[in-house]
Amino acid sequence: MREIDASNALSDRLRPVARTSLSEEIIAQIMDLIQRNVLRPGDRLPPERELCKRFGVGRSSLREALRSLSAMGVVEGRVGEGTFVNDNQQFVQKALQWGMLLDRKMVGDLIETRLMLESETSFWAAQRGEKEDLHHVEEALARMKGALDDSSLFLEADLRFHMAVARATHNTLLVSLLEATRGYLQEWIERSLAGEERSEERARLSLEQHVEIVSALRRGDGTAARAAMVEHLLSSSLDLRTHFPEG
Amino acid sequence: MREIDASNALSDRLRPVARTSLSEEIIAQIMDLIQRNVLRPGDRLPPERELCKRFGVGRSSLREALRSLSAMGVVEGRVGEGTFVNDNQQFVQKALQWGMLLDRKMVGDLIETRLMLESETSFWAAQRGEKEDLHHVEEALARMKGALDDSSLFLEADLRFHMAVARATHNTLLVSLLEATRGYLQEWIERSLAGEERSEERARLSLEQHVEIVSALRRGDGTAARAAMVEHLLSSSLDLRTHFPEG
DNA sequence: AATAGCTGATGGTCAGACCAATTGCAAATG
DNA sequence: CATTTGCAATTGGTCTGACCATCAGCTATT
Repeated sequence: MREIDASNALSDRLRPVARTSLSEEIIAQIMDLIQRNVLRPGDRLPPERELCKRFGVGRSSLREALRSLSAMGVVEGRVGEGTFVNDNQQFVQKALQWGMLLDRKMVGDLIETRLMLESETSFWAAQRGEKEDLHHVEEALARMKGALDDSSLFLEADLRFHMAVARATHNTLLVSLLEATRGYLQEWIERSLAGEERSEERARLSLEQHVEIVSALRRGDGTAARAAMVEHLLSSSLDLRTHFPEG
Repeated sequence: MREIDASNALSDRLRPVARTSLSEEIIAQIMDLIQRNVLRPGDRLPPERELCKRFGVGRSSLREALRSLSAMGVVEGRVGEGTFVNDNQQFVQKALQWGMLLDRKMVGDLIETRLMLESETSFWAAQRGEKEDLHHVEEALARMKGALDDSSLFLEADLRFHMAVARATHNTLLVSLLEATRGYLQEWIERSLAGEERSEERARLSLEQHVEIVSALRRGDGTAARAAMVEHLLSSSLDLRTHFPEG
């Protein structure tokens, strides 16, 4: 009888059979329903006890599936009401959130990565941004202009601006990455720049740079948009760097 | 009796109390143990029945927690053996995987994002790469050199090269993003370039470009490394683009 | 008409049972 | 003695039925 040896060429083709557990299967099915838009955000799933019958599984298996989906933010259970499909599928954010629980260093990595991305972001926003996207960017710019004397409000508008630019790329992942970082940073930035001298002066400079970006975006000039964004990022990160605890 | 009005300033301070469920609590605790390195990758958790006693919860709650961790790739259960902490915390990969199940468009976004990142990646690899990191990169280069006549082997070495560069940045997130995309793309790339004319010629060109990158990395010249990488990416993506189904 | 209280539905949790895969040891085998 | 076979314990996977807490909607009270 021929033995199957580990070094046999055949063994490379013997993939471990997919012993998918019941809950994994249920997860996949529900995911599929959401992806095919049969289940829409906000929809209520049938009660657990009924889903059990429909899937033909016990309640434990079903609940383990729903729990996993809930932990990933796909779905949300409310006692006495039911289980609902979450409105915003903040997958990447959730994952990065968990990841940062697991590995503190990831915060720094995320910030760094965002800086890498944001310049390219504005390039693609210029190439791809629709009229409506650009409108949102300009709206944010207007907010900034009207908040030159209120540091907190100005920073909020600033955040809106960058998020609007990201959305203009029509790249979901970029938006997610940006949202994930900015959320963490925003509060810290605000604290750092609050009660600063020359905060209005800084705001004016920042506004000028943003005007430049918008101008490039409006012309659809990706290269110029990128350049303007890089200049802005460099100057603002210099500002912030003076507040870093170390390094 | 004073009513609490929604527009009252007080209401802003009334945060909804965190009604964290048992399994969420368990998840947090286990995550914490992993982060504090009390639980190391490869370690085996105590049996479920014992964890129940230790946490003072029923088995369902415990299992819902373990299932969630398993779905996120933090932990892996093997029947008859136990539950183990996963070696590679492939958080981001898992998340993106799920995300792509949910939203097909994400695949494209991921590819695009990777292209944005990889040039910057080589910049930071040059700045930060340790001797050992560089060694791995050169190892991959040697493999490529030895596989000029085997398209499949060459592409595998190529993948190794880029992953090694990513790792040299010491930025976990970058590595994760790269791994997540390349895994999906690799098979397709291989199929596309297999049975091509001039495949060895293309390999030679690719090799030259990689040599250029390594040379810049060795000099610690980030700017040159980025330039070399951009050139490589542009030329190779041109090659691939001719094989795209559309656009 | 407004309120208080009841009732049923629903997610959250528990306990106990059985199954299937795996391991390790002991017995059987050569 | 070395090898194989087979049994028993362990462990994750699943099912069932039960109870609790919470919420929505209806009903009865005021």
